Amino acid sequence: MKTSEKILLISLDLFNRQGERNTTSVDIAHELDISPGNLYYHYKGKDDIINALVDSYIAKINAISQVSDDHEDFYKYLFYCLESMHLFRFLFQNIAEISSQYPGIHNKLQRLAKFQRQHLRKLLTELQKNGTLIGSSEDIDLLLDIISLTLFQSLNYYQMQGDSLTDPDIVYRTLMTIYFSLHPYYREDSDNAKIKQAILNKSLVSKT
Amino acid sequence: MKTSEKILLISLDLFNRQGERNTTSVDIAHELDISPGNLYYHYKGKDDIINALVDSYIAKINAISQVSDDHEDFYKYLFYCLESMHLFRFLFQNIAEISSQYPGIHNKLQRLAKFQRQHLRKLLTELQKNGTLIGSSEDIDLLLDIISLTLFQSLNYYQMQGDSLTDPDIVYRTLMTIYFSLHPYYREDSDNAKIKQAILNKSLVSKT
DNA sequence: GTCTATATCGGGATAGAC
DNA sequence: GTCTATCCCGATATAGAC
Repeated sequence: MKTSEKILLISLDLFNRQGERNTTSVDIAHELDISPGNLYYHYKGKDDIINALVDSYIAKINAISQVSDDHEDFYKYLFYCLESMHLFRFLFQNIAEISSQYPGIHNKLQRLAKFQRQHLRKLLTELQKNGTLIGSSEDIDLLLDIISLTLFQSLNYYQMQGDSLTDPDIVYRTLMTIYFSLHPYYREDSDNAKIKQAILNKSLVSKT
Repeated sequence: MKTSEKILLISLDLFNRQGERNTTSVDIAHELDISPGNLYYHYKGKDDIINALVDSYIAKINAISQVSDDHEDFYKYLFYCLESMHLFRFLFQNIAEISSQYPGIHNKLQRLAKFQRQHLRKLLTELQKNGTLIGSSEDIDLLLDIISLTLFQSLNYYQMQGDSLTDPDIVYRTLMTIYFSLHPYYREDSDNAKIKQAILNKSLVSKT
């Protein structure tokens, strides 16, 4: 593997483990057993590394937004988003200060979040139209708010409570919360029980 | 007003406006038109200031947890909590990194959050017992999760979206979200419409 | 209590040899 | 591509005069 790729992987790991703020360029170089000078040969600095990571995250999210729109896909979309957000969780833990420190990132991530929200609205509206969900379009809007909030902030919330974030299965906990929010709006004869079971079994998507 | 108090007020304002990370001791001194040396006479350093602010926040939350438990008090409690959290919002914007930088704060805030959660559970259970809310105790647990998540993370979420946090009325937006989460669980003849109207009118508590 | 001046320290960044 | 050595700068913190 090329050094420049290794730098990204190790940086991501360190940022997630100890926070971006507490991770210096020297830390990264040391963890990789290379010299700081070498690191600066590959990336102009920490901001360069972070920008590369952000671009990689954005590419991931964009890639998984190519789904059709049946019911299961709604949760699959959430699952894949959460999986990626978990992988890049350092970005969301202190997005405010990262944004102010590294200009340009804020807008990128904000645009992406807006896009994700719109995608979710599309999926929700589809579920409403085909009768899986019952509710006015105002209800859908408010549901969308709660779902977005849960999607983007649940990892922070778990961390605030002191829960470990190392296990990627934590995303199922978020999915369960979202399922519960939607629960009152499912039509009686919908297939929501199947979804609930898949979440509980952590078998929403086949593990690779 | 004593200098030591002025330091706390200005620090809080700067932390909220530009982030704790981007605010140096010199910034604080400069904003107050005092010398950095003077600032260090009153506080050993930034960590000392932040600890004082945290203690002040904790005292505020503890003070407002002395309420009885009728329905309105549930939202009033949320309102006062949100108001305080808005006042000290810098603490929640990057709680992870602040915690790792200033040891001791993490545990304090975590304990407090746990206490707030328990208080909410008590209020919710009361509403369930007196029939205002319908739902199993499992439902109450899951509702509590969503409400806590919304309570502690909504400000972050708004900021991520790029919404301004300067207007304290933003807490009503959070209250509306929480109301909507509870909405399906209200008994038909409960007084929830009154609450909804109070939130919409931003008249839940009389302004002082 | 408050100031000025200064010491210290750590992270970011570069130059130049290999 | 990688290393060593070094510079630079900004933030923290202290000393001592007023």
